[in-house]
Amino acid sequence: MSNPSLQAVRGMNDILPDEAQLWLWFEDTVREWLDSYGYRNIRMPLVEPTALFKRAIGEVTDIVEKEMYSFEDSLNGDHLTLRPEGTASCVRAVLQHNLLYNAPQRLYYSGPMFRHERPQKGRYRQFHQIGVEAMGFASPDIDAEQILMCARLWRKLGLTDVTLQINTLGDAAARKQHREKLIAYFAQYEDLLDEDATRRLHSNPLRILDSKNPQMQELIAAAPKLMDELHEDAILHFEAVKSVLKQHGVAYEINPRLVRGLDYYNRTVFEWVTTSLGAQGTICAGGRYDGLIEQIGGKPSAACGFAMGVERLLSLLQAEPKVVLASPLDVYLVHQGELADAMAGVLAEQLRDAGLRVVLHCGDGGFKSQMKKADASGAQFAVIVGDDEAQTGQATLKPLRGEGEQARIAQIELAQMINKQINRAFQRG
RNA sequence: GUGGUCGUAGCUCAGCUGGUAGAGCCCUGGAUUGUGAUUCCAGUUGUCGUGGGUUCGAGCCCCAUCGAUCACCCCA
Repeated sequence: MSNPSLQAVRGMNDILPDEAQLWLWFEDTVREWLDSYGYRNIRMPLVEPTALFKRAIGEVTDIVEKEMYSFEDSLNGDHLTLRPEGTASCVRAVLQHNLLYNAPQRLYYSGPMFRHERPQKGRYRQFHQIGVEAMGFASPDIDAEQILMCARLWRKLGLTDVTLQINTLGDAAARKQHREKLIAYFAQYEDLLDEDATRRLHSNPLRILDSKNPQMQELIAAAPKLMDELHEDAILHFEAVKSVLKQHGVAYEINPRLVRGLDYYNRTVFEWVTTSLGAQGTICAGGRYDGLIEQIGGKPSAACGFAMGVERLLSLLQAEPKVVLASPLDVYLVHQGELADAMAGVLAEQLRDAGLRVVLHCGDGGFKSQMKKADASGAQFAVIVGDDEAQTGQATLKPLRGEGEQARIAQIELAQMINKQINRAFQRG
């Protein structure tokens, strides 16, 4: 590090070309998958009014209380925040432009999110999510569709160590009632609570149920159950989601303690979890947020969505060496000699006109070192133009992968010949 | 935000109870001055994360700081 003071901000990473190749492949795969379900792309700004997140995510959540990159615009005093998640922005955009005026919307977005957390594997201050939102849909078929489409993506990506957990949070009224009962219950046994539980009692009592402290288990087991507060229609909704999952053979585990850390969720919540990423095992999570649209100022409208953590998914992918990325290059053009040098640039353009991906050797270097670079480039072929070829309008075509001899070919036939051989290699698989 | 471990060449790492640094890979050149991936030969590469302190002397010990990593917390 030549200048240690000019480093990337902590928790914000450079994605270098070798890794970016995997990102591109992943993004292509995801786009195809979203297309196949009719979800359409939407792009929102990275910066939003701070009030948006306070209202959507909840004032007393960890995200809003201590993880947001918030600042005052020094030019006009606006209170702004780098988005910590995408749903709030997406809802804001949909309302601002009246997209729900006469049709529900299936939308997706992707990009960086920002949370000021202590970085560790699978948790960064700038991280990337792919968010999928269905707005204006009230019935349980859309919840099920979103879970099913996740399952398809995992198959497409070749991921195996991923399991589904689901739960229902009921409606806002039921949640509120449950929360109050929970606080009353735990408050009754205040002297039995450990430090964590005491701290959470009024801030996030649901989280007490997650405690791993063995001494708390008895108390937790007897705590009021959310299920007892649920209205019949919420139960039916959940049953409907489960029955579609069964119909499609998607295995799930009901986790009554599955609680999303954002206030806007209600009814169905789900989480896809892996055991191979240590503590950051959640690679995808979401659920229904029927109240949010109204809360942000729209007409009441039901919705359901989820988000995937791109970094987490990619580190899962890297753990399984199944992904073989195609060579990004067809031709490395080697040339030497005054006439050949002048000719090579023209030839490279001709090859590109024919749809080939070509790197023209630039700078010095003998044939030997140019050939080394050709090999290292990953190109399928080296095209060599020296004085001999230049004088006869020819070029030498040399396959760099697999079998095949080099041959001299007229330059005008070169592109066609290469395309033919690439197609043949492709057909062989 | 709390705690544990760790920072040595571009990468992966070695470096003994303190005596001013090494290997492999990579890269460059050569082994018939027009041919890569194998082999052989030669060569380059470092403010030992940063800043202080202890010492005759610090990569090694102490403090601080930055960063990485693991866990807690939280979450994608």
